[in-house]
Amino acid sequence: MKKQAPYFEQVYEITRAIPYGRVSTYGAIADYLALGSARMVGWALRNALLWQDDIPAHRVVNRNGELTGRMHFDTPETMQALLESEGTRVENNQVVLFREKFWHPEALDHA
DNA sequence: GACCTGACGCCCC
DNA sequence: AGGGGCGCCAGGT
Repeated sequence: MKKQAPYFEQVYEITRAIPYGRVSTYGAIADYLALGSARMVGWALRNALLWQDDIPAHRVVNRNGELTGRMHFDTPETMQALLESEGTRVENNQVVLFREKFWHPEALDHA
């Protein structure tokens, strides 16, 4: 098992903090870290799937609430299945009531 | 140390 | 509504 790059670990930490039943976005995470870019968050999460199994990577979607990363799971339906198993409904490849489910990492500062 | 690659986001037709 | 261009920037070669 290879040692993870520091940047990846920071992304993992934020992702683990996403509450059950909520979702966040690539942009929000990149924003909060003030490091890297939205694009790199996705890259890091792909790594997370390969190396870690304790990261709720399915809770990260793009800014429209779309499951753009679903093809990186075991099967293209896995991401949606995981979300629905925790009460997050998905229709037409998009999180239903995305705006209400959205969680921004800055909530960590408040807490 | 240059070059390539990305689970994005934004702007422009 | 849909498609293309480009900035983004850490890590792996």
